[in-house]
Order: sequence, then structure tokens, then C-alpha cells
Amino acid sequence: MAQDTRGAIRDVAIELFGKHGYERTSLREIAEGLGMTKAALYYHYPSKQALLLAIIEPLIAEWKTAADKTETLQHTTDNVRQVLGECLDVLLRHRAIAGMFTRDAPAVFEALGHLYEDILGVHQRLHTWLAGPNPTGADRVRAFAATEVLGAALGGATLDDTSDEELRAILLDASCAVLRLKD
Amino acid sequence: MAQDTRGAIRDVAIELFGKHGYERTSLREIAEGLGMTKAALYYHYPSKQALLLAIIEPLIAEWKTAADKTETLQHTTDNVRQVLGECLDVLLRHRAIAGMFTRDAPAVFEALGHLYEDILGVHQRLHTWLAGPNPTGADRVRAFAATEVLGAALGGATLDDTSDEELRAILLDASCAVLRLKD
DNA sequence: GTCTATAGATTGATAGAC
DNA sequence: GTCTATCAATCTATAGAC
Repeated sequence: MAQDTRGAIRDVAIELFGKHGYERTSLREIAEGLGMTKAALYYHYPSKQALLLAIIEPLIAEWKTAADKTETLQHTTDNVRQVLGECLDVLLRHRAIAGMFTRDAPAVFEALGHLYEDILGVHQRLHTWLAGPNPTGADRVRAFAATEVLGAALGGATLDDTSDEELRAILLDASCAVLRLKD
Repeated sequence: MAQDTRGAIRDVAIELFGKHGYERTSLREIAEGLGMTKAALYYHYPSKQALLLAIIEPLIAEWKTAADKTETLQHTTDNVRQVLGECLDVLLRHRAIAGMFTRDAPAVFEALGHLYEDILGVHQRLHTWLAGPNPTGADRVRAFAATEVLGAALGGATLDDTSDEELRAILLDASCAVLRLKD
């Protein structure tokens, strides 16, 4: 309990960033949520941006792992389902953080720094693979739309009476439908 | 030229908000982009939030108009396609602004003020209608995912070599596929 | 309608004691 | 590791001259 101050800060920050957004949340508020002083936070994180980055990093890493499986997989119906499923699992596992990614995009992109191009590349390779071999322009649009469908998993209160397993199954089917995969 | 200062401010604000986000864009920067002083902006808009609201309002109004057609339409394949198509047209017409909606959500929601519940209701009615009569939980998730697909129209650089008409056709089909509509 | 000047508040961050 | 105190910067917004 004593030694996970870093983790506690992270948790409170995730909650507040998620509720009011990154820019609208001050370090003072985070500190108050922990019963500490602003200055104490700086012992654990060198800056507000570094705190944001520490929050985001696990999601980035897992997303990259899931997406980069495409490097060794052929573009078959089963493999596409598998890759999409793993990406979806990552989003569901880090739901709160993934939400920040879309709802606080400007701050997140700046915090990423040089990692930004990495992520862009991961996304690009994923989309290219999903579009299949010799893709048309339409195929590439559908590949992009298919990943947007996965993002529906972050859709907040609308989906509260659906279990994660059901959500996963429905969105995976929907994503495949966008790609026009036969079952 | 002289009398559309209000519009000119709006345009520069849209550009800068879109590029760096609402919170990271100061009124000073907007003023500099226009060759004016910060103080002059306040003659045309009473606050930064009011400026944001003025930017967003047309999109809100058109989205509401498009979505509320469901009130008088039966849930048939043709009608669903028509409604989704009109919603998509609104997004394409206000692409830059709609992007702010997702990428600066916290600021936008606060700026909406009492309008927030209105918009929420519009969305809810649209989703309920899209889910069809006597919907299952899965139908409601698919309805939500179908509108997320429309949001792919805002997907930036990835889709730059696709014309708006083609984009519209592809995403409309994709959205219908998510809803499992037969053609 | 636009300017200069400034108020008033808040923020991220640091210094240094304990 | 946490605190008090404080700095420097920046921002939104206002007052009042022109």
C-alpha cells in the first residue's frame, strides 16, 4: 500500500482525465483526490505530460503487439477475425484509457512525442493488411471503417446493459461485415 | 469584406481548433491569425465558449434535422438508408467541425450547456429507431456501431485519395451491413 | 470596431525544509 | 516522500481611449 503511490496517482488521474478531460484537469485536483499536495506528485512523475504518457503506454504497447501479428499472418477470413478480435480485446481491457485517446486527441498526440510516428505506422500497417492483397480504394476505406467499428466498444452509457462478451461478439461480426468477409 | 469579421473569426478559429485543439488554442493566437488584437474578438463574441458554440451550432441544427426525420418514417430498408445517408451528408458537409466534436469532446460538451441533453435525446431517438421495432440488445449495439461507421468519414489523411461521393457510397453500404439490412 | 493596458485567476513547475 | 512557499508564464476577460 505504501509503495504504490505511483499507481494510485495513475488511477486517480485516469478517473479525472476521463471525466473532465486532460486539459481541464489540474494537478491540484489530482493531488486533492489523493489527499496529497501538488508538489508531491512531482516526486513520482516529472511532468503532467509524463503522467499522461505513463497512463497511455500500456495500451499503446498491447495495441502494437496485437496489430503487428499481421506481419506473420496471411489474409484469410479466420486470421482477419483473429486479429480484429485481439485488437478489440485490447480496447475492452483498457476501455477508460482508450476513451481518452479519442476524446483528448490533441493532448495525447503531443504527449506521445516521437512515439507518434510509431503508432501511425502501426495503424497504417494494420489498415493495409486488413484491406487485403491488391486492394482497391474502396477496400482501404472499408478497412478503416472496420477499425472504427471496434471503437464502438468505448461507447459509454449506451451499451451499459450489454456484457463484454456479447459486445465483443457483436462488434467482431459487425467489423467483419464491413469488410465483407464471408463467415 | 468589411462586415464579415464575425465569419472570419469563425473560420480562423475552426482552423486552429482543428489543428491544435480547443484548449491549446488561445484567443491571442486566433487574433494574430487575423491581424487583430485579442480584445477586438470580444466585440464579436462575448467569450471563448460562445465562439465555440457558434462554430458548433450549425452542425447540431442540421444533425437534429436529419435525425429527427425518423419521427415520421417507418423502419424500412429504404428509409434506413435514407436517414443514414442524410446524417452522413451532414458530417461530410461539416467535416472540420464534426472532427472537433470527437477530438475535443470535453470542451464541446461543456460549451453546449443546456443543449447537451437535447443532443443526447436526438442521438438516443436515432439509435432507437435504427435498432428497429422490438429490438434485442444486440440490435441496439449494432445501431450504435452503424453510426460509428458514419464517423469514419472524418478519418483524416487516410482517406484523402477518395472522393466524397465514393466515400459516401462505401460508408453507407458499410453502415447498412452492420445493421444487417438486405439490399 | 479596434486599440492599449491591465486586472484577476490559475496553472505547471521548482526550491528547500523536514 | 511529502510539505510550504513561491515563481514565472499564460490565459480569459474587462476598462476605457480613440
